[in-house]
Amino acid sequence: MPELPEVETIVNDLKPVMKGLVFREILISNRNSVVGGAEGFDAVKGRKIVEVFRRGKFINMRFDNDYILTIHLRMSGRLILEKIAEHLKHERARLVFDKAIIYFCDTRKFGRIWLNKKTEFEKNTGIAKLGIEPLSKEFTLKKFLELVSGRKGILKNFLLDQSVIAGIGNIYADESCFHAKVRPNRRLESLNKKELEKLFSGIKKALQQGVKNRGTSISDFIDAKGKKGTNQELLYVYGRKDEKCLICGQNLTKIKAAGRTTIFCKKCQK
DNA sequence: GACAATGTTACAGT
DNA sequence: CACTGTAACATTGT
Repeated sequence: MPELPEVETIVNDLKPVMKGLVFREILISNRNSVVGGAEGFDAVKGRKIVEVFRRGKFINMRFDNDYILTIHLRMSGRLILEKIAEHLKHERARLVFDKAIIYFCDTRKFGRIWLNKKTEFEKNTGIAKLGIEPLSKEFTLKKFLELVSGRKGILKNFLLDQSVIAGIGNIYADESCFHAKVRPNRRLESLNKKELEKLFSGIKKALQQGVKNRGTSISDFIDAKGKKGTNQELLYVYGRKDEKCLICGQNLTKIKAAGRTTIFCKKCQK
């Protein structure tokens, strides 16, 4: 389900509510969802949340004793603050605080929750392997061109590689390629300077638009308060198989690239 | 029943 | 080592 913009939306919802909350306990209904089980959480009983932040598609909450609770929603995970019955199906764990409860719901059970010391959380969760944050100041055109150089292969593989750029998934990869007017199955090494420049700004544009519209709710995504985003109404290609290109009217093409469903416009994208 | 689904990883093969 | 394709994880919906 969630890519960078969706995770960012959830984190922004959680931030004001969770800062200062005191942790009581975790209730687990699916063992595999919580790495290491409930025992480790004794370390943060009675401790206060001091920071909530996103890294790639990971959600992190730091306690006042420098333990970090990390959540990855994978495909179908949700973090829900509001107790609305229809949103609480497939509850896998519940984080109980003094003044709020966070429900972790996850139909497909791919999502994970970890608790680690600050010194170990990046290594233990996989965050250590993440590449650059595409909406950060550090992600400049120069840096992007450096990341591209020396690599080759299918463009879409490159965009989805979390160890290069963190946070892009299937939706925003296709949208970025549309903005850049290049096909997702192009070879990375075949892109010229102009195309790479457009791809760089296309990535930023697609992700920023997603954040601005509070995420893409095609099938699953809802924010922490149970509300849908609106970005699905503004996509150019993702999820628009058999529909017409919004720019040229041509029917959009569906292929598999990097093992994932991929949609593009044959006429607009070279 | 077959197939696909917003993610990630392990593994086999080139 | 770098890259590619596939299966697997588990469940739901078409």
